[in-house]
Amino acid sequence: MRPLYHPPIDEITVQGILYALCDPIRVRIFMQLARTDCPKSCSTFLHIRDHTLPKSTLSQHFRILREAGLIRSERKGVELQNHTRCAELEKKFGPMINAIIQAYQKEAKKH
Amino acid sequence: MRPLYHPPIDEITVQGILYALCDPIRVRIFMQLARTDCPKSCSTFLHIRDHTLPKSTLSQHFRILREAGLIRSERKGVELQNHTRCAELEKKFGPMINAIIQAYQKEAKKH
DNA sequence: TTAATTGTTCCATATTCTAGAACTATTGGA
DNA sequence: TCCAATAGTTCTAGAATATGGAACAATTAA
Repeated sequence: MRPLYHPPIDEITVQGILYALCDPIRVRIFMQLARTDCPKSCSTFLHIRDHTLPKSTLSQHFRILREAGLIRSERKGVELQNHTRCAELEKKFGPMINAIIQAYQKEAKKH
Repeated sequence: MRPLYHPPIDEITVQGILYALCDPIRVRIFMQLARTDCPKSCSTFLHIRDHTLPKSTLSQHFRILREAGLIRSERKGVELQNHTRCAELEKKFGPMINAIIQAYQKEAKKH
């Protein structure tokens, strides 16, 4: 199994970030990671809004978030600990990530 | 030919916006429209970076921008006048759109 | 060892995108 | 009024991408 790829900060693109964040499952994962700041395993997100998603699908979503540079995944025993790269990202992209999170949060409140 | 659909402001979603803005052609179109504020026809964008794109493709990209709520297209004679909906969008989504534009601009400067 | 757990990879099917060809709408001129 | 020119849209087949089940890999605990 090849090691997980994490792009260095200067290879992270706006396009990659927006692409990663235009899928509802990935948004949910990222927002949750961003909210608490405490790392979570992938399997935390197997059950989303009372229906289960296949772990192969979940794995792909994590890969996309990872390779977009939004999260970092570190192996801890049998699981992965995932956390955001928000600090780095803010340095590079200014208020963009935060503005996106805010906009999504506002939207979520309306339901 | 069915009339062009423009979503009302409260049907515009963050997800739709991010999706529309994660394609390099659409970004180029939108940024250009945002920069000058003066409406442009679709065919203005047929030639992008010394290669021509098919007009059917261009038409699809405009449709996606339009249905995401990012631009408005009004028929003026034989062509369409396209302009952004930035003012409306800023009211609803705060600084997000601007932050995205800024980030893309900064990125563009590096080349 | 073996079994259990977590996540990745493989691959077939489903969905979405691209772009050529045909079509529609509008305008200007003969 | 009719024809040609121009600007975009729609249709559709092939290309690219996403989804999810099944097999696999890595780690740990018994």
